[in-house]
Amino acid sequence: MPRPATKRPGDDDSASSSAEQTRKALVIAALRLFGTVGYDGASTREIAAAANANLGSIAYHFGGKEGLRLAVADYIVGLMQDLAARAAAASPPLPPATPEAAEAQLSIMLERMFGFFVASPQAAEIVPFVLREMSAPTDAFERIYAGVFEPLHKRFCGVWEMATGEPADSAGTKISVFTLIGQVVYFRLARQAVLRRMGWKDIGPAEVSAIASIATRNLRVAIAAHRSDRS
Amino acid sequence: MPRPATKRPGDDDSASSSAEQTRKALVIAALRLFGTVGYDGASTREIAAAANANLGSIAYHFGGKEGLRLAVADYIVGLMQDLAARAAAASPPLPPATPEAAEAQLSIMLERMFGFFVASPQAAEIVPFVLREMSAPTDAFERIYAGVFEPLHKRFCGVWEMATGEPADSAGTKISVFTLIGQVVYFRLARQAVLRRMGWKDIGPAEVSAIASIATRNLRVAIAAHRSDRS
DNA sequence: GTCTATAAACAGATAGAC
DNA sequence: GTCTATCTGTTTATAGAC
Repeated sequence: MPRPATKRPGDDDSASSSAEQTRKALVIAALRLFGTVGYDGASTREIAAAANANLGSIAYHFGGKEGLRLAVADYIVGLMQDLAARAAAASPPLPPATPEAAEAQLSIMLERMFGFFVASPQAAEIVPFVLREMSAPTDAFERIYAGVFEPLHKRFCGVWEMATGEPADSAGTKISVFTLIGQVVYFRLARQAVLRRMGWKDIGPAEVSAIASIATRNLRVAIAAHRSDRS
Repeated sequence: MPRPATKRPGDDDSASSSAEQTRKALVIAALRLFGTVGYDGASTREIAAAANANLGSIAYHFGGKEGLRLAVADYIVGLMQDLAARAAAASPPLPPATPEAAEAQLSIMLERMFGFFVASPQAAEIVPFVLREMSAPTDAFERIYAGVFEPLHKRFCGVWEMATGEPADSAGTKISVFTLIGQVVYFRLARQAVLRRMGWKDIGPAEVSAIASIATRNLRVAIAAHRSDRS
């Protein structure tokens, strides 16, 4: 009997059954291939081979290729939520009290986003997958939007309000946060163009740092401008 | 005998031969389908049907599906160059003399980019196509990079230098321009998420105007910050 | 649960009539 | 140049042995 539906990613690394290992390997291999060559570009045979699993196991565990897509979406949601929880544990969990503290926290959040979305190899698979799902909204997109996108955006908006005084649910705040996130994601998506134009061989820590310092500077002056508008 | 390779888009609308019409219809249909469902997701049969053409005509005119991909890339390059030429004809062709004029021109360029990339239906096909080509650099990407991406980016960098005094070929300038372009492109790519989060039904002129006003304001303060750094 | 074999549909490319 | 028919390989899904 095929398994229900949802499964958290990093729960049982050691004591997992062989079936769970197979299942997880398939999801990870699928994410990698979906991210690089796209859903249609990846065949179930390639995925099974990359996961060192059998072709039939996809049908068994996920019902078919479409079920695998949903499992990948759930995997991404779990992954990002783990990441968010770890980030929350590292920095002050409660909303910062002063605008200055909020501004500093926004900078940190922005830098972390660059670190993950641009530098992390995982993001090279996740970001293209998510954005492809977005262009033709499927059930997979619904889950990612509700599980990752909206919470992240809302969190940014909340800190933005603390920093600028602009209400978190105002159109202006939401748009400002979109421009913030858009910058970051773009450096992942247009990576090839960036590399060539910058004359870089790779976007490593040094390059990310150069990018992030400019972005955080822009963020700082943008906050100042928004803040002065309301004083 | 199959045709050479390159063909400009809007050259001969009236006096074009039937063959040219077929060829153009195929390219346009292919762009639409490649943009929406991806290269692998679009079958040659679908493309031919959408173009009201025959399946065999793809092989005849382009040698195969891969040739059609290149033709689409060339079509995009021609389209964007036409657009750039028209924009250049409308505004002062020569570099602006004062920093203030340069700043104003940057704002106009940014607004035009929002108008095209976010509001234009054509961009809904072009942007996803280009970004997909970018993730696995093919010959199609080479042509688009050289024909569209680099010229556009260089032009922005040149005006940026006029506005801020920061050298056009400096890393900082290039990165700043990337953040500028990235914002714009993101609103196209993440359109579904933006719509839902904003509670919008569509991103029309009013919404684009709201977005652009925030982006240009951010641009203005960013320029001011860069400029003061150098004084 | 895992694996193999196979079915049924579909892909892109091609040959040849018109 | 256009169009039809067909070839060849590949796709996903499935049935059934182990």
